Amino acid sequence: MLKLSRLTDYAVAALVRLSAAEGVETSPGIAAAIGVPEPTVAKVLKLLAGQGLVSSTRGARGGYRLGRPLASINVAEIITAIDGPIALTSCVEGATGMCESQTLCPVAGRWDPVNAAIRTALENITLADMAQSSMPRGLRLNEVA
Amino acid sequence: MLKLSRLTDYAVAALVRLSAAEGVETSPGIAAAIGVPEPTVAKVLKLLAGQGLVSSTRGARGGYRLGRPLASINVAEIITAIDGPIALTSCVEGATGMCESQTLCPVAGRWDPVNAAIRTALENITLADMAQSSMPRGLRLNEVA
DNA sequence: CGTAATCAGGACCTAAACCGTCCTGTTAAC
DNA sequence: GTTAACAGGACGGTTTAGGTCCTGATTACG
Repeated sequence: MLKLSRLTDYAVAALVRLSAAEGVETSPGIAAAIGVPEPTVAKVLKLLAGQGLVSSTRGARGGYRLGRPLASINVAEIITAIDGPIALTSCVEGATGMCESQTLCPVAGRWDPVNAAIRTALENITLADMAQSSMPRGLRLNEVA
Repeated sequence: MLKLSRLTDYAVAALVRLSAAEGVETSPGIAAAIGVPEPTVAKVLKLLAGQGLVSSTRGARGGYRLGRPLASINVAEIITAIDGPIALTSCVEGATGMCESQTLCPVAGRWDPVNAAIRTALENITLADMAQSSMPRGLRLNEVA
């Protein structure tokens, strides 16, 4: 259904929350703030830390801190951090031998332009755009398209 | 993983095939042409027919015919026909009572601009664009973005 | 008029992916 | 030394999509 994973949703919530906190916040603290079970939030934060979107401090009184300002984080980065590279995974996945009927299949690498288009669209939306709940939809669209 | 369903892939293959056939072609015929099991192809074609992307003729010597030229069919239409409306289905799905912590959850309708951006990106790619296997990638991208 | 071919529409089952949890190890403050 | 927190991986339950099949309706052809 072209859906993104729920974890990505949590990631956005966590990042926005971290931005509001303006400092170090622990995983349990964030979990309580956004209303999501702690282990799940921890998992998301680990993934985000792996991509440098948040920086972590270990030990007591440690926690997570926003790696960059919201305006410089785009949606594509978050999705990539959580779900892996953005690709519509039809035949393109490098599945060896999966498509032995390549002579028949006329859809060889044809989704590539679609993938690219989606990627650029997502790269042009920053977390700062999503953070404003007022959401001036029509206006923002023209920036993207 | 932001992936689209495999059925959508089949749909594109079937439509391109129908365009090449330039006339009526049966469901088994298309299945053989694109190398996909017949029942699955039949399912896809029914979905496409429901949205008017292909027109069907029943009875013996019947079959499917392309509803419109490839250039006037965009990717968003196909995805919508197969997978339903394009929406990243986080909280937005109208799930009543699913998000009882709305006061906490700061991700209310925030994915809407993202959905819209993806939708417009997909609407700007036609099947004719996908049909050319040469795929001048960088050029086409600028048309979209 | 009957038979065969084809689409229409739904029900069903299997399989895979995701979500969420837990466990163990490492680091740093008190 | 103890406690609080992140790091990283492994595991099971649930959901969703993919694929198949069956029955009915429609039309060409003999």
